[in-house]
Amino acid sequence: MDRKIATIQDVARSAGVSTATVSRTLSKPSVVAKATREAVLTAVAETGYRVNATASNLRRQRTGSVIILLPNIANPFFSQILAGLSSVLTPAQYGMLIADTQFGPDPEERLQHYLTSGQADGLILLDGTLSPEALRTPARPPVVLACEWMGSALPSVRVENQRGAALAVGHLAKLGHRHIGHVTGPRGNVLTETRLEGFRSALSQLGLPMRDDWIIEGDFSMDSGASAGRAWLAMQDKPTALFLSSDEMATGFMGQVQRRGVQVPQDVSVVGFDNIEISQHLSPGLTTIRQPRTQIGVRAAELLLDMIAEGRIDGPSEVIEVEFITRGSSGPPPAAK
Amino acid sequence: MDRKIATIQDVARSAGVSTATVSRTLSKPSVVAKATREAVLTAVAETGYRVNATASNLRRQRTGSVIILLPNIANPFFSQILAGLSSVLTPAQYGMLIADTQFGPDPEERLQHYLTSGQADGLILLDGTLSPEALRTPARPPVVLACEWMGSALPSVRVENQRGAALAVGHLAKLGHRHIGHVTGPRGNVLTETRLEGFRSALSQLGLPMRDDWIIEGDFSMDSGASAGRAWLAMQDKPTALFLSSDEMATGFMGQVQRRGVQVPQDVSVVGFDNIEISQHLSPGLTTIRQPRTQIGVRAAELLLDMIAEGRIDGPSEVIEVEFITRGSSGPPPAAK
DNA sequence: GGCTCACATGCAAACGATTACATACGCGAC
DNA sequence: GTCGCGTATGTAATCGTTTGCATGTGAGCC
Repeated sequence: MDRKIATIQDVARSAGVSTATVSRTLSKPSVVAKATREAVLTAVAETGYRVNATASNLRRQRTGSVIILLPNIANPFFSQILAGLSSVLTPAQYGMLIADTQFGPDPEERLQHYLTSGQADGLILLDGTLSPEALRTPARPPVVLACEWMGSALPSVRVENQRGAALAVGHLAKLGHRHIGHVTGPRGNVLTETRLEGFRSALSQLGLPMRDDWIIEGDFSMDSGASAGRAWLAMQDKPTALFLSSDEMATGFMGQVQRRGVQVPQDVSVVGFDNIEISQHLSPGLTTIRQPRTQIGVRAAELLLDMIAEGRIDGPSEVIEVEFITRGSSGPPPAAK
Repeated sequence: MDRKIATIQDVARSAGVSTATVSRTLSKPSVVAKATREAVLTAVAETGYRVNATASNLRRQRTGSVIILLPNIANPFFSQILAGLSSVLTPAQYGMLIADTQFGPDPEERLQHYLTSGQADGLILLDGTLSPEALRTPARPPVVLACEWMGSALPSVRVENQRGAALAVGHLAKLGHRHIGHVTGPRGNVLTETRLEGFRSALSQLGLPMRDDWIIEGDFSMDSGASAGRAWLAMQDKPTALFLSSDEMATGFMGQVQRRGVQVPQDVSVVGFDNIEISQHLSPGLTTIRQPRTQIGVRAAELLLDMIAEGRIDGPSEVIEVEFITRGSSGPPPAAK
């Protein structure tokens, strides 16, 4: 009807009651008499009234949204976690405010900003490179870390990264490989270090050699996997199997060496980490460690909502299991060596 | 210092001025005397004051955020657009509220809700299956469509989908293919229909046969590409080349047929659409149509910000060019036919 | 009939900022 | 000395809800 949007005042006037009654009808219908309730609802329908979220939030001292701070929204790894988050937050009527640390200035500054700006009822942190120092802020909202984070006691959802790496090495060792290399993520990233550590300790436990020139630094991207492929091709003394710290790198690696005529797994075995969608569609399929990314998001969101509901800024942590998935990209080492 | 967060009142008291002066110091520093300004800034620093965005928004009748409505946040296609949006919105101090239509109930209802709830200063629509009917709401915020949308005059950012399909067909025809099939997206999706239409008209313009049993319905996913692969393998009379409406489907297709010993492009040529990251890392690399997804996001965000700034709910539309990229997955048809 | 009690509703004060308008001051011009 | 004007600041209304408290009404009980 109107050009302007109706306010609670308009509804109250139209229903012949006070704004308090309208508000109550909408939030706690049980306390208003049936006749009044119906009158109000009719008025709401007639005026096309919608509560103004900003005003409501101001009064209720909440915001109805949580901030997700992540390093790169275009990365499928994160977007799957986002999907998990969304599946919990949306039905709970929370908005997801996404902040990509790669745009805008100093990420630490951004984190600090969101913690103090009161723009959100909670924060989920997916960027493992930020320092936990910022979280010492007083009067901050609850935070859940959904990524490895060194020695932090904050509520978090973690994945068995170290065990995952050990599974990969164990699998290759069982197939008969004794020369196993590793392609890491970017140095400094906690995922990188944890998986590298898992790789190292598994090798030493199995009594296998750990050679520094078989450790190649990547950055989780397909491109860096392809670079690792070139590096491997150029090696004099090649490992017969590689464990790569992400499926994307494994994909890039396989593509690169296959284009140079190398056969997987006859000439080299490849194991990834993540089980991204493409892993099963490659030829051969990629042997990998599945980490349930959607699940990570779901649990992180649930943890955060619990904390918000209880008004606490601490809470439990949770570890999510990984699962080993065998596909065609791993096999026995080449006989001739 | 304090347990509670400081308000503008606290700052005013601490600086010995009124709240109006504090507010002015922060928003229009030029109108306050230098001495006062410094006193206020000191007080701000001491109290750790941050403006309460909710209160500010209520008063200023804005929200400082825009809503992005999309069908599936985990889809890399959308997350790349999101990255583009983020790169514009974040520096402009706008928050991105992401709403995934696959969660929660009726998507149309959701759209309607966001249009009227006043939770955002603008809306960007990435879901091509929603009906434009909902946009007839009075007093709604500006909207930009960042997807094809049938016959709508709303501000939008589109991609030359039809021309893209024509480029693919033209390329295959030039290589000598006369039997060309197509794997579509889900029926009803506008991208699907537009590309299919482009495919159809290109074939007829080149005088090539268009066979209904060579049109396979997919849903843009790798899985559906793999299904299409199985369907192709089972065909009596196979097309020698396929144009698939997404790179993901092309990836699934190639993986599937390769695992059954089919050689690409010797036995079948494959052309995709999108140029996702993996396309260049496959073996062989995937011939495809590049659509600059980041660019789509960037332009959509810019268009929306312009509209918000000018307080208009209409604005220009824009078409973004596609580019043909030749890689190894397409070649001449098999000689024996 | 007066008392209590429960229930339904209204009144009005928050929530924390922004901003139109009013006021105060100082200074130069007449 | 008064007037006028520009500059700097304060006062208070306002944005649209929510909610503690007060009020009103009628029923039930002694």
